[in-house]
Amino acid sequence: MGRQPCCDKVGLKKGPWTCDEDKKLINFILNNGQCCWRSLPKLAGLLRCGKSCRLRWTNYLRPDVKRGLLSEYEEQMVIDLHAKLGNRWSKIASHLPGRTDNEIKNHWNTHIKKKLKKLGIDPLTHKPLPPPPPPPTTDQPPSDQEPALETTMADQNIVEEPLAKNIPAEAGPTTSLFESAKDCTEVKTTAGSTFDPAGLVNGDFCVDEIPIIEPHEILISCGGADDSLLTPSCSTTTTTSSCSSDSPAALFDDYCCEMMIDNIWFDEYFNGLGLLINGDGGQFNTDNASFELF
DNA sequence: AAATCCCGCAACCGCCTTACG
DNA sequence: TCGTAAGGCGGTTGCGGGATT
Repeated sequence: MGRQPCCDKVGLKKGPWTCDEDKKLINFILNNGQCCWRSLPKLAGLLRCGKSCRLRWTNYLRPDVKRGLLSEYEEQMVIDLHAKLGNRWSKIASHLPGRTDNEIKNHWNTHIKKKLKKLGIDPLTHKPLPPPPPPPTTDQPPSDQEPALETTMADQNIVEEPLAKNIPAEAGPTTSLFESAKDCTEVKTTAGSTFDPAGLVNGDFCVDEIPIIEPHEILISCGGADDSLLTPSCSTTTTTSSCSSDSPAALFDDYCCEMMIDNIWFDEYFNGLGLLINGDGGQFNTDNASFELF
């Protein structure tokens, strides 16, 4: 007797999500929390598999998801963590606030792999690639590019040193790293302390040691420079109000006017977020484009 | 201008792990 | 302790859009 499918697949919709579906899903989660994913689609009025809903929420709709290209700093962190952890994307993602495993995995496959190869580093082993043979006319067979897989995890510690030499100056694993960390989603606490992601790179942090942020301590920052940060995938825009400014608050408004149907829905979204997390409300601070729970 | 190729990313699939009765 | 259900994870696929011919 085989395993039961995660859901009854007959009549279920697949493929890209529509704005309407997104709205239904968000509405439901904000009102009811992340209950059983299996029954969620039915309750939310969605013709989707529970898994699909979970994925859509965690990879895209979750309000703390940071979007847009990874910064130099984040990229370097991914490389370092990959050298230590291998393809454990979720573990890697847990070190990068606001980034999802799927996003990191995609970024690795599309960008970082190429970059490393350009730098002469094998993305699999993080060891230097053998120099290419002199005649450039013949194509290098892939098997030649991949050094033997005899590398062990223990070996990878040795690799980390030469790897660090390829870190761009602005992303060095010391103070400059921390400087560029400003591009990342900031996780602040009400006590005024700022979570220092640089510590992760220095190797003095493990996954289990990531500080647990109490719901009342969460500040969602919309990082100013990266305007792709909040770009929704929804192809159907529902409003056309004047969007476009450089301030984080305006960016956030852009996001809302594009994705969220209207301002009422926007308010409900974040008030509901408070409910979702701690049964309380919250407030969007337009000064610094952050959402504070209360 | 049209056709084709290539790339990036969202979403799916299937296996593994965990929780629970 | 075992069996089952649900969630989580990593690999893969396929579509859309931009680049190239």
